[in-house]
Amino acid sequence: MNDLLPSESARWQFFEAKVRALMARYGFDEIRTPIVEQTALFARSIGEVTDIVEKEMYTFDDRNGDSLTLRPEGTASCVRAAMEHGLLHNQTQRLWYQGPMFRHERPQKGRYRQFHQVGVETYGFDGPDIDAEVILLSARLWQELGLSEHVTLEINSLGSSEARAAYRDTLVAYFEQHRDVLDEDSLRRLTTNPLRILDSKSEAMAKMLDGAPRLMDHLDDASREHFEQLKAMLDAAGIPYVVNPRLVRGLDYYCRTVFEWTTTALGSQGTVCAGGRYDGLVEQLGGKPTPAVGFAMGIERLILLLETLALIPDDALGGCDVYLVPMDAGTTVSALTLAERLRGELPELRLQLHCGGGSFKSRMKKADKSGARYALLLGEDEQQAQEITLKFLRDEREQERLAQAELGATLRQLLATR
RNA sequence: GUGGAUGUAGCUCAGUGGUAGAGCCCCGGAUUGUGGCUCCGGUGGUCGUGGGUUCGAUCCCCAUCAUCCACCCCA
Repeated sequence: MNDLLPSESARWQFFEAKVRALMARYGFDEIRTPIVEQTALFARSIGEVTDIVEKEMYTFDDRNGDSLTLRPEGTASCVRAAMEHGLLHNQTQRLWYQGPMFRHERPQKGRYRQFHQVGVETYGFDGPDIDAEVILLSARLWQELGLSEHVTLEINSLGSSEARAAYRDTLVAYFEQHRDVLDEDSLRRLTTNPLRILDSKSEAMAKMLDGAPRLMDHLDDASREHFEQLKAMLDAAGIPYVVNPRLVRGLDYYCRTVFEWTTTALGSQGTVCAGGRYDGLVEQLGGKPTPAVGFAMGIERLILLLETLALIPDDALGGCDVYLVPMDAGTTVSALTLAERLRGELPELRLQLHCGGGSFKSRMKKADKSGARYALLLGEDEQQAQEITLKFLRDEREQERLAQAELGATLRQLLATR
């Protein structure tokens, strides 16, 4: 688990602000659910035999003996909340969420036990238009962040839940026949995620895999048509993609459209955003059949990517505009009241008042370190004359003495021209 | 869950079986009221934690925790 220190949190705020604005532009409303839920919710939705449920959940008994779990992902909670509060009753929803998720895995770069996701979930839309809509939303986010050139969209269709289940059975039967060829990983996946065996890089298994039944041949007609329409929409929108028949999501509830945005800039943690349809999940959790599509992106990975590519502008990284220095103890009080007056007058001004004493030299050092563009110096002379010294810390420009009464107007002008 | 590496000052890292070092940062001074550059001085360490071996362990051994990298999995 990681602490997020001030230098980092500025980057997060930059990212979060982009996301928040984008969601509003696409008509998505935020939902906030608890980070802890009944364990059964995740077991039933994600799948009993997935890695997440089998060995990665933070699960504990509460005082009543109920089994609770820190959420490993956001979709299940979102469905639960939407059902519980009637949001799915004869209506559609476009929701987004943001927050911490928990999985007990071995941490490494881009993978943490507490990590954060931004997710989008939609309910009640059956057609490929909403699939395209959420993919376009994510594509626009990359564009806004300057990431478009660094991520690739992969898409696939798993078919309807029924078709997918039937294909899975066919595939398992095929693999059972070739059990002697399967390596250790694949034998394990036979029960956990047989579709993923197709993705194996093992050369020994390559020939056997070539002969395996293909998912595309087992798609139901409706899913095939849905997928074709989605591709046409992405084409029309000018979004490049790669159809990856081996793209299989690890969570059981996915069906039909699945997609993934990946990057090669983050080592082995290349997936930066992933999602798809989960039309059967609401019903599975006790609601009425409701089509659904969503995705989640990993904030840590995206910020890591932004940092790696130096895509976070300096002026997004906090700091202040003005550093106000009382030159000695005798001017502290009037500096304090002056600071308050300016903050009241100029709400957009980021002004830091020097606190904590120290020599004048160290006060100036701190003014410099603060990143402020301007320093205001208040000494005995200035105080007596009701004036202030304005020093330009970043420009080749002589410092000026001006009346305190004019200060608000002067600073307003400086902020506007910056 | 598997394999490997690393834990020494706030940070980046040297180092030795015998009382612990550098650079950066921070503080003070050179410069009575002017930051950045330079020079001088100073503060700062349960040597990850717990055991063991030893007269003596930061160093050797064992365990444990954390982090990093890869596998696996995934965001």
